[in-house]
Amino acid sequence: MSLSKAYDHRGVEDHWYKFWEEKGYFHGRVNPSKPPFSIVIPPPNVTGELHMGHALNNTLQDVIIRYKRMDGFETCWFPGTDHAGIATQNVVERKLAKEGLTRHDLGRAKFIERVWAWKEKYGHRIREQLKALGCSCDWERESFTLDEIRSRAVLEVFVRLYEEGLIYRGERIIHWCPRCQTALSDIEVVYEEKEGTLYHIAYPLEGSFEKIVIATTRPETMLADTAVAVHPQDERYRRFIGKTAILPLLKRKIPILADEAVDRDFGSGALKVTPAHDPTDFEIAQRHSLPAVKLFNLDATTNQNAGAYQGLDRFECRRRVLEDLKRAGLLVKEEPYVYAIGHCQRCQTIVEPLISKQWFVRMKELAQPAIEVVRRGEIEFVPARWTKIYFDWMENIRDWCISRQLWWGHRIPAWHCDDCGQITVSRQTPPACSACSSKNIGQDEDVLDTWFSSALWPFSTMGWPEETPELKYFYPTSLLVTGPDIIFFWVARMIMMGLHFMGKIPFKTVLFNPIVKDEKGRRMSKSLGTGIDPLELKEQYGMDALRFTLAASMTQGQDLKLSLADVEGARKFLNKIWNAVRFALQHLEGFSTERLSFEKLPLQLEDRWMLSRLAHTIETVRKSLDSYDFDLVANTLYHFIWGELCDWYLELSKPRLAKEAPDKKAAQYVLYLTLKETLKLLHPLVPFITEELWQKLSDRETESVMIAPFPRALTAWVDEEAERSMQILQELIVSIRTMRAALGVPPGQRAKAFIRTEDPQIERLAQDHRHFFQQLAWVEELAVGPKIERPKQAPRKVLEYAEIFLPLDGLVNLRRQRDLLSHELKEAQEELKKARLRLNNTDFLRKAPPEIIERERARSEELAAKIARLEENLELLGA
RNA sequence: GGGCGCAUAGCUCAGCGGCAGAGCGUCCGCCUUACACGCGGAAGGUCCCAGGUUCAAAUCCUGGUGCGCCCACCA
Repeated sequence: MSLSKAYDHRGVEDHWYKFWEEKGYFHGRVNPSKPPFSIVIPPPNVTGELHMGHALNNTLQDVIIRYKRMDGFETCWFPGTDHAGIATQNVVERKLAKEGLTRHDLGRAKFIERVWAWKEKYGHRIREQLKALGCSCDWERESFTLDEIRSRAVLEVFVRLYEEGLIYRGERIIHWCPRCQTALSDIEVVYEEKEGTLYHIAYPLEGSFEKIVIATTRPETMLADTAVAVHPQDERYRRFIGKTAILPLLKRKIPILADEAVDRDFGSGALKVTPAHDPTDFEIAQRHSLPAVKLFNLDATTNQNAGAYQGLDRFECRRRVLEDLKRAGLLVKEEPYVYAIGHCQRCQTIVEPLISKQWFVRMKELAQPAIEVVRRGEIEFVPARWTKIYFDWMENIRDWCISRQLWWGHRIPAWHCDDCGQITVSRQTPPACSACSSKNIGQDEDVLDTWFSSALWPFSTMGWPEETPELKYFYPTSLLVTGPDIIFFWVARMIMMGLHFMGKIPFKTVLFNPIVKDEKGRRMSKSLGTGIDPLELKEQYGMDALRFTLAASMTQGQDLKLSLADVEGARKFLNKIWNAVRFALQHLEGFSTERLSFEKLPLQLEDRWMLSRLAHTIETVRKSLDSYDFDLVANTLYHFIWGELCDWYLELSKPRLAKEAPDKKAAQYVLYLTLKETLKLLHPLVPFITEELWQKLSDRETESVMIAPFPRALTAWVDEEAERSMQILQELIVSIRTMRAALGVPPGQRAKAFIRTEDPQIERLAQDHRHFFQQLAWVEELAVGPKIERPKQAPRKVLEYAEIFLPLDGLVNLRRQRDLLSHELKEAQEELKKARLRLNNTDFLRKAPPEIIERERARSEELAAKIARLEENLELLGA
């Protein structure tokens, strides 16, 4: 079968994906005869299309799972998508807004219908994109966080946690997004530093001309103050404690009290207490039984408690309050001040802390065992430094606000009684109130935080709470690949929930993939216009090229900067592979490995070298895959294929393959074996081209490379002696090429070469492989030996163990030759000096390991020999 | 305020105690019949700075500088 001159990925990739799918290779079965290896996908949000971050994340998962599948594991990659409550509701609302509608115009049921329609469209698109990426997901096991099975798991978990007292409903300060109109959890708030102002406001005292000055960045919230607090030990304010202040503008009377929470060194040292809109103040208020006055409506406009300032936007309210305070002479100081302000993660609106009745999960007890499993190493984080981030958060964990005032999500399974106010939490809709049996009950309007269902993903995907065979076999999963940005949102919560409900860790290893940036290091984002669509690259370069580039660029602990030049380079590499196989196939006509074993074949040095290099490559690739060093996997294969197989072995085997030589079979055998093993090694990284090429092999061992056994290095292939010999020959050949290039002798123009060496082994090596020089250095006549006369004028090169002369009299520039040799002489002398210094150092001789000392000795001997040769040659040149 | 990461060739990055590496880019020369998506060759580095540990430091320690990220209820 002959191949086209260049590889064209178009058509190839989708074809083989379909082939694999039809063969059922992706399906993981419960198969006790094999060890399991399972992954659950980080379910992409159904908000839209996949971006480069997804491409990286899923490529890495696919590389590992393909490797494990080939390596004898029963693999299963559970795919699926996330309903992404707030994010998806937002995109659909935005779409509605273009039609001039709000979700309220549609009503809850109709709106949910619209979101489902959206989900169908994008869920499907995401599946197609994952397929385009080559992901070998088990599509028979696709999940959605809001589908029936996953909803049942959510229900079960909620009810159990409630019954265990780990879920409660309470009035607390929460973060409120005035635009999304919902409560948020602490980690959904993104803080940004902002240059603002610290306002100092004087509060008059009742029955006195004195004033107490407080400092605040949010003057408008003074309208909801219910106290002023000072530190109990603050001498400046001791006499104010117990007095009453008159709240400016509203003229309300509020107490001045003492509380340890006040920082004496901040601002004026006196704190205005706004229990309804500040967490610290809320706690102070609880300690002192202060009332909480709410100032804001849910859209962050002021309510009736604002008096004359009612009905204003919060920032307009601030402006007016400041104006009036200034007019009243109570704004005593304004100083520039930088502070962090919270924004809604999903819409960037400034969040409002406010007091609200919400559902919470008590986290401390859940967190403790989850800290321990990571501490004990039962779960391993890669890179390990992320454990610190995890511990810091887990050790200071706060209760998780899980209720959201949204429509898209898991409805909270709690029913409120209109008559007695009792809450009934139940797996099914209760017929009546559990306390008073009233039929006037209604389900809680709120839905759960989308991460609540994500936290159950490792077991909900396997059918929990049913006791499925999948759970028994595939849980815990083997590996989780995700971004470090969701350690708290997702990873931590999965560990807690997995331990609590399964009694087992959800995964053994967590691999954190880097954030993908563009060439200039900017975050890839659609809104910045810096995003690159993976599918566009698939079209242009092929998905294999993208996958290879992503893997090669992925180093642990660094952001990944994706460069199109690198993708182009990967594409050329694929073309190189293509052509290597094309070359081989041209020379393997009718070749079969049957009845051939390499022990019986007349293997040449280059054959033994090639197999030895193959063995080392297999070792390195395996080791690197096991340690998730994807860059090493890619770069090792790149160098092996291009720099060793193609540049040396293929070139050397050409004459042997061209005619009926006695050692032709050996060359064919090694070539075939090496390529076949290499295709297998490459397959996890670049599945499509390797399958395309595998299918061209005449006696492939399996019907698909995807199910071929992953290579294992045979110890019989390892041949250190062959490697050493080849290394010397390579050095000699490169030296001749360098000399030729320096002299401007065009490659292809034949030339004579002399190699003078006193080392009989080297002499023998060069003698026996003179055809190497002919083939790779275009040498037509080679003389080797200890007695080779040094030509006076010829260009020369001095190595540690040999001298090389090119008798090309006409081309010699004597002066240049001298300069070259003197330069090398100087360098060698300096190095020898350093080596001798070390060897004369008694501390070095006493303390350094013997092999280092030995290496230093050998090196200094070689240098001495080289120096002697250089000097003799220089003398000859008349220096 | 606390923590983490990074600084190595023009660019992007490996290397993390024992002769400074790769890819891309640049320069020179080649259509050598697998591949010009290619072949051969070359140039290019105070390994951020200052101390220290060590027989030996790009690599370990301390401090500094510069970038980037995360966390934090001093309002």
